[in-house]
Amino acid sequence: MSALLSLLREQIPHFSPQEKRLAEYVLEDPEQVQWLGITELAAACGTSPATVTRFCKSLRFKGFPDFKMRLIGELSRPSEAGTYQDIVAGRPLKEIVRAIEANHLTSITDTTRLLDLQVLERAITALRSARRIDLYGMGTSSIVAQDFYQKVIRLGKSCTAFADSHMQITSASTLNEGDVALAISYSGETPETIAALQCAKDVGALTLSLTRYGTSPLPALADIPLFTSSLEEGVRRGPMASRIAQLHVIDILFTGMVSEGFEEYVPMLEQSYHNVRQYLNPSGGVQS
Amino acid sequence: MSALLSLLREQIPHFSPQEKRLAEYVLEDPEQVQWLGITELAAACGTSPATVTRFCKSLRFKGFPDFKMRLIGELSRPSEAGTYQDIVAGRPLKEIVRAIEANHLTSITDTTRLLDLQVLERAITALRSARRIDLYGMGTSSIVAQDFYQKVIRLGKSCTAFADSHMQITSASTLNEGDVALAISYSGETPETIAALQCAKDVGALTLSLTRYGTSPLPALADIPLFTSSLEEGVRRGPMASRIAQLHVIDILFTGMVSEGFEEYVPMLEQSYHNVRQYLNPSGGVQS
DNA sequence: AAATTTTGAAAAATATTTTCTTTGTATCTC
DNA sequence: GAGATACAAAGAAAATATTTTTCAAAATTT
Repeated sequence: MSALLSLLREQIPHFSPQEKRLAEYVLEDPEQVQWLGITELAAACGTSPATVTRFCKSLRFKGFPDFKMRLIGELSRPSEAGTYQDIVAGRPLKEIVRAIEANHLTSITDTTRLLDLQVLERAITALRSARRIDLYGMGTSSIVAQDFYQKVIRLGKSCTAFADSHMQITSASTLNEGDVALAISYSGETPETIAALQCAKDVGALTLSLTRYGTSPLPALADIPLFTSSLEEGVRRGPMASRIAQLHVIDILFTGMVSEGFEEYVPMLEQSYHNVRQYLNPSGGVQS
Repeated sequence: MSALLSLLREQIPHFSPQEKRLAEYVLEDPEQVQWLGITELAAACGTSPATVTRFCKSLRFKGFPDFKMRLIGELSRPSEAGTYQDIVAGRPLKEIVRAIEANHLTSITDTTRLLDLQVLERAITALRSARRIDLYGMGTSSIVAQDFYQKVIRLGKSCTAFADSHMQITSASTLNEGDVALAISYSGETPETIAALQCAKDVGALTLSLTRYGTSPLPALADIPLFTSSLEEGVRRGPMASRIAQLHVIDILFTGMVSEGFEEYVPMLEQSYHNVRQYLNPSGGVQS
């Protein structure tokens, strides 16, 4: 099942009656939709065009044509690749390897396709010009925050990435205008992370979020919402593909920052790299 | 090259001057077209909307929207993993995104190809039957260790993943036979990580390593050496693809462990997932 | 009962296609 | 070879189709 259709199915419980009918109609026969205009689709679902546009917008598409475009994009893909594989009991190792590879590859390509370059550009500029960057995230998202932290620090930029949710809020409350807070959460619903970002917003910091695609509290709170693809993965069994997708976005943000400020940043990166080994191991060569 | 783009290129000789400009523009940057309306595309090619519709019709499409739809359909095939791309100064964001995507995809496919299923199987069995698991790694590899730690803990298995190299050795020295130590380092040459694994080996623990493919001190020390693909990446500027590859292997190890011990482990995973939200947020629903 | 959300009808805005006209080129006639 | 005719190419603008927004009514919740 494609990422978009999974999203649709997942979100059904959150939809209003008419939106639910739309989602069900699309899930029933997605191929069909590409031949329909907004008016025809509305008629087929016994609703109005207005509802269809709103439906598309609520899914964060630019409008009905954008929705249709993405849907076609996903449908016209060969079925095997790009389909999330669940991992179940006692399968041969070879199959597990293949399934995980497929999931990670799908996660990366889907996430890339979802990226909005304009929004990304804004995020990069914001991060680059931030006086200080705060990172929030719990569990696996905390790992991703740590990763970004390690990168940003090497640029000589103030940054925090506390694992402790109390410390995250404590840190958030010391932000000012000109500072940036980035909250990471796959679901976009982690209460601790929302609290920290809300606090950052209240004290006047610019807020960014990195969540799965769709509507959830975190992106609603963010000035600049960023998204990863929303896979139907067994989150309970460990969010693996989603974490890869988050790191993918992090890498793009970081590389974007470095690329924009190349002259300034690259010497710092090289320097930090050399200093680690030089100070730790004055005699030996350079390692990592 | 997709069928539509090939068609376009083939037909160029038969096109009128303005049509040729259109075809060349589309061939130049097909991705771009999806964001343009007929008027914008016409303007971009210095021609009129009327010419664009005629152009589409002459290619036997129903009109411009139909043309765009087919084009998008063909373009959204999964991106291909290719060769490693270096990321340099001031390149447009779009190219950065494409380069990072390519690197991550390559990293995953190459690493998968390098995996030796027999060795992997041994590693999984060792980890599963380990009384305790110690993880070592510095810098980015420490992040990967943390990630594995978070996963293993949920299986109810003893595990440590200290970031501090002194603590890693301290922990290593308390291992016994029947315990497993996994050392992670992209280069395989990080002195602190080598030291910790050496200590673990000396006290009788089974030693595993996860490094880039090739010969280096760490895999030489390991009873079971695991490898990621070895990319020519600017490690100084941040090991991004290599960390993705490491996580990829970690995911395979973890999933392998869970799959082998499905009956035992899955209830624990489910339980830990539910408990997090149940105890933190007794009233509300389940989130992550 | 008041406030909020959901919804559709209709108006407005936007996008695409068609019509009509101009322009330039090739072909024909004397 | 000059001029007339035919025809293809291309754009301006009108016509059409499509999508989005606005606004008011209905349903739902507080």
